[in-house]
Amino acid sequence: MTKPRFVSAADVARLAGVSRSAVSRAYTPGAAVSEAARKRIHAAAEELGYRVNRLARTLHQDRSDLVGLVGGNFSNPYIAAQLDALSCALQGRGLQCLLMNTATAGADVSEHLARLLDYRVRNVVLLSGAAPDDLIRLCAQNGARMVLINRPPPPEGTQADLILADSARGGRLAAERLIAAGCRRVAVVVSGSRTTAKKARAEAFCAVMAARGVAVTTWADGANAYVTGVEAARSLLAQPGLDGIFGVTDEIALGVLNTARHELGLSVPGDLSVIGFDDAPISEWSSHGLTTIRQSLDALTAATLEAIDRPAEAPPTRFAVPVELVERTTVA
Amino acid sequence: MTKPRFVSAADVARLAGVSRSAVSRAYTPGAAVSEAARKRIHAAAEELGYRVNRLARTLHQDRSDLVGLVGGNFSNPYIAAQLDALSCALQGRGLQCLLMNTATAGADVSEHLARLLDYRVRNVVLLSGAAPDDLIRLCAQNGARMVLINRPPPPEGTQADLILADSARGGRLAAERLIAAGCRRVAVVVSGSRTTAKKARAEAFCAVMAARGVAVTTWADGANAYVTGVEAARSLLAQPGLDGIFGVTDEIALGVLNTARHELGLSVPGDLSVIGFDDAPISEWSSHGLTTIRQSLDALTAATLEAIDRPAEAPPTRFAVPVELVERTTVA
DNA sequence: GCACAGATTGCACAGCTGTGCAGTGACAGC
DNA sequence: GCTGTCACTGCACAGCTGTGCAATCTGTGC
Repeated sequence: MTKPRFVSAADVARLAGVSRSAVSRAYTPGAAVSEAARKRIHAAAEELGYRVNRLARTLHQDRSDLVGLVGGNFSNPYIAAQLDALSCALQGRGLQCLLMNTATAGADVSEHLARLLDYRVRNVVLLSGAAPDDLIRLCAQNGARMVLINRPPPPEGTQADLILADSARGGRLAAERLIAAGCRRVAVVVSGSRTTAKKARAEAFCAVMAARGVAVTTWADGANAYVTGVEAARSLLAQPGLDGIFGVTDEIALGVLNTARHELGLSVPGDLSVIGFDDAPISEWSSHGLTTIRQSLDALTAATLEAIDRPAEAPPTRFAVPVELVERTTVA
Repeated sequence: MTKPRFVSAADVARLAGVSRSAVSRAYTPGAAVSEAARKRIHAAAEELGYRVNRLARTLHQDRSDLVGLVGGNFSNPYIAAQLDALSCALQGRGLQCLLMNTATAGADVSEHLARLLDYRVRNVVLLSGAAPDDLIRLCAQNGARMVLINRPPPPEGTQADLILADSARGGRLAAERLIAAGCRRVAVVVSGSRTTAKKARAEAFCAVMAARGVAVTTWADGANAYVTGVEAARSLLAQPGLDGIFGVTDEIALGVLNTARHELGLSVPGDLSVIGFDDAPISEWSSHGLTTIRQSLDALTAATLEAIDRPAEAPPTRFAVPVELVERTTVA
């Protein structure tokens, strides 16, 4: 048996008895081919299992159909939902998703990110994780448009669309809700690797609390993950007094909530109110019922799509995604 | 401003004052280039932001670095964890992940899957969802190796590696555990879109129950998702009598568990025992503490990697992934 | 100074597609 | 029967890289 090879247009042309150009044209809408030839070519292609090589096509055109999706922890429930929604939407436009996990151990993240450009992606979408400056420069030099979701704005003058949920408003909403619940001693839990978006949530929260004369403890340590919430709860709730906790991420807030309820035996919202940020699908589950600040996934996805649809030479834009309070059962 | 273009090797060659071949060689390990030339080339590349075009490279070689990852619902916690682990592992080997979401609405799934071949992926890994026969044929014709994870074996003679968790053993373990807990009337919840793997889990479970003279109700309806578990619990537990439920997926089992506990006010494991299958990260959370059958993610990932590493002409193989019972707090 | 080995270098082609351009044939109009 | 039009068709090249092969250069031994 000969070693298997990808079927090329030349193979199809040979079988159909036409020139290779004809095959190419048969797959180009609006190109000049006779109906008879097109039929014969499609039949031959079907028989051989031919598919147009998009790599070669990309080589010839100057934009590819590839979009780079960059993220850190895909098992974070909100990121996973985002990935799910975004990949569906992109495919709906005929675009393909090249995944890049920045959590790959031991490797130079910057190098891995740059790898995306090796595939001539037309866009790079940053879902989570930091954007090294040299990556941004690389994208600009190669004409790949960047989309930053809830990331800090890049240095002056660089080409990147920003999609920003209203972190400040979200932080304020969370603070006001806790105050309305009667909380007098609260804490905010940020991860150690705090992105500007998360910092902004926490800062807005603290500002409101300060204005109302409520003392705030800030817990900023550990990865941006469930265990951080767990550890924060253990430490913060070691001695009594705290009556409200804001987790800057649903995942963190769920760690706090579960530890308070099931490990420390506290009643939520009786003894303690907990509020999160994101509105991940599992926050709604009856095992949690987490009150949280929703950043609409639909709006986020729509904005990303819009950013991607812009022509390469269009000036960078900033998209604002609204947030809203979702009342459930973890705040008094 | 001129429209941005990708930097090519010719641009670098011009700047460095060498031939284009030299640039190519400077990026090929072991190729003959003088140290001085290599340095000059790398400097020029750095200045321009050049990166080797892997699309063109793929064109020339006959294997690409692209692996197609196909899945249906990435927000399923186990699938998300799998995606996370697998993308890390693949990148660690210098491979890239092309994502394909089969849940894309309104489109022909088969067509979308075939799209993967347009990018000349060297492997197609099927994480979830069905594998249409024509996709398998297409892969074979184009020499792309397929890896099916917990999928039914393809028709005789087709080239595809199988990675199978021991579904039957898992189903038996679940049944025996429920029997040991003293359950006398049990149910198994399968989704409507039942894959063979999930069917096998359910069947093995039923077989053991039948042998022990325990009546089993089978609930097979709805998507493979959390809400299926919710609906199943509402329907199955409408009248009392049931004392054990096996969800063929953790996600389903969690739907059952939460509905029983928080909506129907049942005590688990007091009134009802619940057991799942997968061991997703969130099953361990103290809000759930789900007793389940673990299919080791590490083993799954390792087997996938091994399958991918095999040369294209190697005969297809079957990898068995062991399962084990993980005791937590939802079975008496 | 010369021959020779070894290290570099550049040319030219392969790999696969899209497309401008010229060429072929059919067919209508006279 | 001749000519102009029009729909196809195929050639040849561009787009970017890897690599065999021949050519060039460097240095060494005599």
